[in-house]
Amino acid sequence: MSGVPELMILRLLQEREMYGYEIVQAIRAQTREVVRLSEGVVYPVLHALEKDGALKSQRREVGGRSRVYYSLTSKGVRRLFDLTDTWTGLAAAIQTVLKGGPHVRTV
Amino acid sequence: MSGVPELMILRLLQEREMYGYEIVQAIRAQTREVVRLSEGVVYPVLHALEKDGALKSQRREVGGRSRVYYSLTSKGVRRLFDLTDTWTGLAAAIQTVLKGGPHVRTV
DNA sequence: GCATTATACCTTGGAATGCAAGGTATTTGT
DNA sequence: ACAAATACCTTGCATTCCAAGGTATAATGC
Repeated sequence: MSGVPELMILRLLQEREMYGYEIVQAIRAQTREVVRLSEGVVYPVLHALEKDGALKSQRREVGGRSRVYYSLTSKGVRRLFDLTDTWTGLAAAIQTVLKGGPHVRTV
Repeated sequence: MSGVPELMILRLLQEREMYGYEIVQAIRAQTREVVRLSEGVVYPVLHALEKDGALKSQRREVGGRSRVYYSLTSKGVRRLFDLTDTWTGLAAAIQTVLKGGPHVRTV
């Protein structure tokens, strides 16, 4: 329903290309440990997104390390926009219910 | 991960006791159709919450209709507070990542 | 030199979640 | 009489998420 991991991953990759392990750390740091996605979540999502044509990957050797860098395709950008809209709408709707009070009338 | 249906149901029941079918309609109305939980989602959640002691139910006949009214127990209230905190934290964290910009430093 | 930690990739299996689809029965509206 | 709305419910699938495990190299600590 939420697809939060996918959304966060796409958003990070919009800024710059990154590799899996780096994404895991970045999400922990940026959310101050509130969101702690394990590698068991991130890698499958990356593979699914690439298979779907939303990401492209490129293996690269950096300082003796073998890394797989991912970047957004145009399809990935579209997907990011869609998910962002969905999330924003959902968050707003939930906020409405949480605040409660007078019920919305269908005028 | 999100547990959004459970949160919304608990929140509605905090205001007043309601029955399943009514909850389905209320969530659609209050979110202006953004969230459209089916009965296949709501009823199982209600049953699980009652089994867990977060809700208590009472069957009642109203205008020839047989309805099962649910209300929060003290355990349900606690659960609502917990889920609300979790959700608020999660929404804020995600918002941070979506806005992006300068990365948080662990200073 | 050796052990531990950190980096970096990955998969498997299962739990939980969410939902479409179906099913029953009654009442109301046309 | 028929359709729609009300009101309850379950089954079975798909997806999602994650803990746990597995491999291999590099850096760090002792």
